[in-house]
Amino acid sequence: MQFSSRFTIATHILLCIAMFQNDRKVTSNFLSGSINVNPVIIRNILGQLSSAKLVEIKAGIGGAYLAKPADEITLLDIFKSVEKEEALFHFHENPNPKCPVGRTIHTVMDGKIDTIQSAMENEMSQTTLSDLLCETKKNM
Amino acid sequence: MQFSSRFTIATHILLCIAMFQNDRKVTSNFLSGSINVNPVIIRNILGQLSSAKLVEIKAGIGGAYLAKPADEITLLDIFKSVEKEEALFHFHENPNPKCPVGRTIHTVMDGKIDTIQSAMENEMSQTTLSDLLCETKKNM
DNA sequence: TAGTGTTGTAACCAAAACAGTTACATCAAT
DNA sequence: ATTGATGTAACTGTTTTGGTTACAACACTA
Repeated sequence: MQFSSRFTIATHILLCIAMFQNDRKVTSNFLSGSINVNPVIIRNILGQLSSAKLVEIKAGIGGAYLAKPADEITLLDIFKSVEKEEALFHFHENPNPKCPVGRTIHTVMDGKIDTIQSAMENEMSQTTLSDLLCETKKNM
Repeated sequence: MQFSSRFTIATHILLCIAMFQNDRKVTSNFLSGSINVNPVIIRNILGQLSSAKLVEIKAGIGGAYLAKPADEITLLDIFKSVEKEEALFHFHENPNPKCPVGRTIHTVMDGKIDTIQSAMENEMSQTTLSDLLCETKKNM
């Protein structure tokens, strides 16, 4: 199991917008060239980022822009925009209530699973787009 | 995206073995009854747990047993037994090296991704099968 | 107002992952 | 030999992902 590449693509999209929005119009075709995936995929992900209010897209004329400052966009924001699953773990549905383990497994595991997911999300919220932009400029 | 239910099933299996191995023979059919999934699925996951040296399975005569004490088996051990993916995130393959963002995105993101994955794995390693067994007995 | 470049979206397709099932060879004890 | 298990192959259906073509809708510009 792996997370879809939508997450890294979305991050790449936002980085490009942050980097280039003041110098040129950032279209799905331009992004497609940098990321090297089909422009329709870019437009779909841009749509999800737009629904999540991370970017604004100019209809007709074209071009995508950050909808909030780069230091207010975290990796967690990006992740949640493109991964709609609420629960990280898929629990088997029908444990047997007649078995002492089957009856209690949800009670015992649910809290642990929440904690694990929170640990991951907390770490994601520590990094902002602004941090990534800074790193990118250092590596250019 | 969600992790496969193999993780929760594997945990359920180990809990059942820990709970019942001294009182009765724990076969894939018995486990199938508590977990409510097909015995072949159980046998496949048991095979993965056996490869990871978490359980021992008696061929022919049947029955599964913990291969190490319950307090030496963590959720991370279980997770790694059944999820063979090394990398949690699927990176898009061919960013454009002519674009300053495309050229550096891996350098910039790889470290962050590692940190996120480590945060999750670290939290998983905090809980042992022994903890879960204790919780289960409290809830019985 | 016609033309241009862009977005939004529908309609497909192929590949992979999952979950489920049947079937059967193999094994170890009685 | 019989019995009860495991290990595994083969097949099915569903979902997700990634990719593609096609085209309507939109907003600017000449």
